[in-house]
Amino acid sequence: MAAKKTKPSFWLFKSEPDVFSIDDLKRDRRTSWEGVRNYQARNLLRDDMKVGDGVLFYHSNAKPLAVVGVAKIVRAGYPDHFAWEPGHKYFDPKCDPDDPAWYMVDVSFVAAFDEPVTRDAMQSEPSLADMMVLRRGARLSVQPVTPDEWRTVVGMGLGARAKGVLAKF
DNA sequence: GCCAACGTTGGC
DNA sequence: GCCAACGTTGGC
Repeated sequence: MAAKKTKPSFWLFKSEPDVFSIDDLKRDRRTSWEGVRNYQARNLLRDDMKVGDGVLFYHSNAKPLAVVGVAKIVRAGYPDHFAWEPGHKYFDPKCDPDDPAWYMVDVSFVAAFDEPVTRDAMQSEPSLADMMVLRRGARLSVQPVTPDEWRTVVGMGLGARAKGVLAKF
């Protein structure tokens, strides 16, 4: 008998589409998620995200504000080496390679929504009332999503295609 | 462009 | 260790 699969967790990653959009992820298929410089988010990246977890890809500072697709964690947390590359935009002079302060994960593309699930639509959906991204002042750039929220948003974004995508997790 | 909500910094 | 000042995020 195969080892029992541990249950996946689910996350929401914010990205400004001018910087890196779901289309960029679709093109690249896989990317590293470096540059997160917040300790709470760091702890999630370092301690809580595992291979196989699901990611809602959210466009922030955009029109429309929306979850635009789904990605998957394909490498768990590892040190964000850009923090100790002088000249890199994510260089952090206080960072010691022997005691890494910042972490990153790798994600791969799973699906783009045909119709983005807009912030407005999520705000109108009662079952998403507690979703962190909808809360005022929720600035965390990577944040946890409950399994129910995950299923709801993926269902809203993919319709008939949702079942097949949900089955990947 | 505005500004509320945070997180960080640094003087004391 | 407090807290004011400052910088950033990100919705509106």
